[in-house]
This record gives sequence, structure tokens and C-alpha cells, in this order.
Amino acid sequence: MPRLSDVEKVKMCSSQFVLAINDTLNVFNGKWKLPIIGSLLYGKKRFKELEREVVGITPRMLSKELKDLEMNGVVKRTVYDTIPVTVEYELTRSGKQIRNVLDGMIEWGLQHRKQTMKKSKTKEEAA
Amino acid sequence: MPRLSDVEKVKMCSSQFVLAINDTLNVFNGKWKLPIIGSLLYGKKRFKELEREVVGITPRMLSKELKDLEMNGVVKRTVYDTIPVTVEYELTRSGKQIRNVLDGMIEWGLQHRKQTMKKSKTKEEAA
DNA sequence: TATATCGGTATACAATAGTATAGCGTTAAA
DNA sequence: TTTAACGCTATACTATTGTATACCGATATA
Repeated sequence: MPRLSDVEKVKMCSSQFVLAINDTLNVFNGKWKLPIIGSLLYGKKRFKELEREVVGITPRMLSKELKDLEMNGVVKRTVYDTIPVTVEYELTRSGKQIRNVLDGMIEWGLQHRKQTMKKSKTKEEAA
Repeated sequence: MPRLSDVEKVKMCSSQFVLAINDTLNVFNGKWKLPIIGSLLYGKKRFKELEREVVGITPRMLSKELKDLEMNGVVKRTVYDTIPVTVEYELTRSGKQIRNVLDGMIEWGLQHRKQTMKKSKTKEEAA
């Protein structure tokens, strides 16, 4: 196995990080992924249950987003051959761990609001 | 000051969290915000510097995204009246703290890849 | 005089994301 | 017999994002 130069190591490292970040962003992008994940954090759900809980979503989008999430290894789809079929969606292990990222987002969002409020308050006082 | 019911507390709490998450998602959404922030994490930059560093971006998008980020309190724009004008963009305090969220994303992304790889490996072995 | 730099804007277009509405076959309840 | 539920798909549309290309006025360099 050939030794890697420092430059090569750094390149590998940052490209890995870029991949990791992209994976994460894929989980959040679009209007509906987060609400769906949020709903599934409370437990497995059937298609129609999600359709009712994720307020405003159309079956077309729900179906598309669930496929996306399944492909990305965030959601697991299970079909039971009852009549009519029962289909259950649940978060994978990775899916459940997204809560950690979410917590980070909440933390940043809250402190960002606090800092931003402070500044606009200062502006008000100056005006 | 009237006492709040538990339900009201929970509602306030979760709606605050939703706002905080939305703030964070606004910082990441679109194709270019993250590359721009990434570039600015290394220090303040001028418009043309960003245009060169964020490979592939058009001045139109760069201009638009910088305005967005400025409005969201993530980037600060400073104009110096040299001739021709010098304009510098830098991250605000909140902006710099985004690195924490980014770290969370990287962590999740990496472990997600590991877990997903394991599964596809198992599939390979089974096949 | 021709060219390039600075920090952008203007216009037109293409691609992607999301919405609206209707429908499928099977089954059970009213 | 009509109605509704199940888990979707199909078609057509609108809205939002992003791209391509050209250009602005002032100044410095070749």
C-alpha cells in the first residue's frame, strides 16, 4: 500500500467531508422531508397516516419524498400482504440519529435569533 | 402575567424550535450558500475573490445569495470608498458559529455512510 | 487607444420543485 | 348500490431556482 502525501490526505479528508455534508443536505432539502421525518420520529406510520399528519402534502409529493428518503437509507418501507396491502414507513437507525443534527440546528437557530434580536434592538435604540 | 397551561408551553416551545430550524435551513438552502459560507470561513473576501473561489457561480447568483445571507444576518458587507470601490464580505458571529452545525452534519453523514455501507456489503455477501 | 479590473445589474431562458385534480383495483361497511 | 378506505400513479400546470450572456461607469495598465 503506497504512502499518501499530506496534500493527498487533506484532499481525501475534505472530499469525504463534502460527501458527508451533501448526504446530510439531501435529507433536508425541499419543503417536505423534514416534516415527514419529524412525524416519523414519533414512530412508524402508514401512507395515509403520514398524508394526514404532514398537513398540506399531496400524495404525489409524499410518495416521491418517501422514495427519496428510502433510497438515501433514512426510511425503511415494509409491505404486509394483508388485503388491502398495509405499507409501513419507519426511520432507519441513521434516520433516527438525524435528531442530533436537528438539535444542532435548533441550538444555532436559537442563539442566532438572540444575537440578531440584540442587534436590531441596538438599531432601534440608535434610531 | 397569566399562567400558561402545559399545552400552551409545549406549543410555544415547538413553534420556537420550528422557527429556529427554519432559520438554519434558510442558511443552507440552494446550491450556492454553503460553498460561499465555506469560502468565507477562511476569512473575509471581496466580490471578485468569491466569484473566483466559488467555482461555477455566476455574478448574478453570487450577488443574490450574498444579499440573502446578509439579510439573514449571516454575512456582513462593508464598502470602502476607494476608487474603484472595495467591497468586503465576512461572516458575522452567528455566521462563524455555523461551523458547529456543519460539524454535526459531517458527523451524521460519516456515520450514515458507514452504516449504509455495512448494509450494502451484507447485501453483496448475501448475493 | 485597446484591454482589463472593480462590483455588480438586465434580460432571456432552462431546469427543477411543487400543486391541482383525477383516477386505479380491491375490499368492507352503510 | 353507493361510498369510502387502502397505497399509490398520471397528467398538466405554476412557481421557484439557476444559467447564459451581455453590459454599466470609472480607473489603471499595456
